[in-house]
Amino acid sequence: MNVRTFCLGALSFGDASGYEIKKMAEEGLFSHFIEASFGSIYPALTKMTEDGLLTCRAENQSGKPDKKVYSITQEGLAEMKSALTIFPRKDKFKSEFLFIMLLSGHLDEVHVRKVLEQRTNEMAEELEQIEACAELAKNPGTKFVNGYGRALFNAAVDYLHQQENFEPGLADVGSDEHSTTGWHEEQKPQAAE
Amino acid sequence: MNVRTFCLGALSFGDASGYEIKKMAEEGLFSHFIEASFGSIYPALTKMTEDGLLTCRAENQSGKPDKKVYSITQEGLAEMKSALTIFPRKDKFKSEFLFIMLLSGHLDEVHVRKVLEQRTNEMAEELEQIEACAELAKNPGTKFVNGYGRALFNAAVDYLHQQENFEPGLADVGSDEHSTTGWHEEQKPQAAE
DNA sequence: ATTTTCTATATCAGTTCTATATATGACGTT
DNA sequence: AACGTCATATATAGAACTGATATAGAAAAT
Repeated sequence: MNVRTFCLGALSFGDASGYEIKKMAEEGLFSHFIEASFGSIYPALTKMTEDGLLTCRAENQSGKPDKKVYSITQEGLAEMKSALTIFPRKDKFKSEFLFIMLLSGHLDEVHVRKVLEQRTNEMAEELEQIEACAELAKNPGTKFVNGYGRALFNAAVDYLHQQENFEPGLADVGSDEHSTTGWHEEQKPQAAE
Repeated sequence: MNVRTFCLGALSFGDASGYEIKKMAEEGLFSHFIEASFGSIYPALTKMTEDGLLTCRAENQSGKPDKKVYSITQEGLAEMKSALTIFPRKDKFKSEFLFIMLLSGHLDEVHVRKVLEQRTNEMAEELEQIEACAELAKNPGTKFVNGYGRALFNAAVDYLHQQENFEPGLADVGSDEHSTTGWHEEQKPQAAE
């Protein structure tokens, strides 16, 4: 799924400007599984307007730059439906936090503990934000994704609280330093061939 | 965090080729929160070898292309530590699946149900894969991330099972079609000004 | 009074992804 | 026996996207 489809989906909920679409990706009901930057949103909106998938009207605002409000057309709705009638690929989850925790044995213990504590607080806050959105989810689709978010963030916060006393370290007693990954053990280079 | 840091981290567990690093990002203990493609890994390894962060030896393999096995140097380890001694930014989670579910009211009901069913099965399989890795996690870091993965995937699979009978629809009875997003309600365009 | 934050659009360099090309061995299958 | 497909292994071009920056006035905070 690309930025075009995201913008079409966002506009299917109602007219919006590029700035507002960006905010939808940052806050609100589906901020937790969408990413998009101005650098991709603005060109996409311009291109799609040229292609007839959107219409654009400039709303004059005294002082501020004109707000360009986009509406989705019938062609846009059709394109959106066709782009979403697929079997979705695997979710993409990238976590700097988990990478730091993974390699915490190489890092300063005090820093790791601070990172863990901060992340626990951040996640708890985000969970609250999602829960605050729950009542705004009124149709089956929005309810589903809000419920999914609550379930996942709840699990994450629970786990982080359980790990409050985490202690980094390179390996368990009696373990070889280089046998802790579990990756493709069967393919590990044999010493002699 | 960029591909460079990912490669350094991967190589801190032991020597590997570009192909093997890619597999670490696809399978194994930390496949669930790392993404990286050949198109970024190979150039990164070449560049870092030039920069003295890695060393490279070519392993001749009859028939197959030579395997370039990389080792991390002291400089590489230092760069890794400095790159990881930060406060991590927000996790990035992108889900085509949730976007389809969000807009399921616009889509074919039969298709949506198939998507939901397939995803439930896929997630259950992935959970099993993570659980199978659990015993291979031997140091605090790997245990932490494996536990986190299990907690999250467990929650996701539970939620998906609860939603087996999901029925897509555009809005609840009595709801205005355009009032279901909950985004910036306070800024919604006033009809007249 | 001054700084910061928010609204709002826009662009660009750098980064990363997707898809493809190459080459070979192993394995199944028609 | 020929064929397709899968796994190993490296590499790259082009598309897509991000992150940072620029501009500029209003509002809020200090």
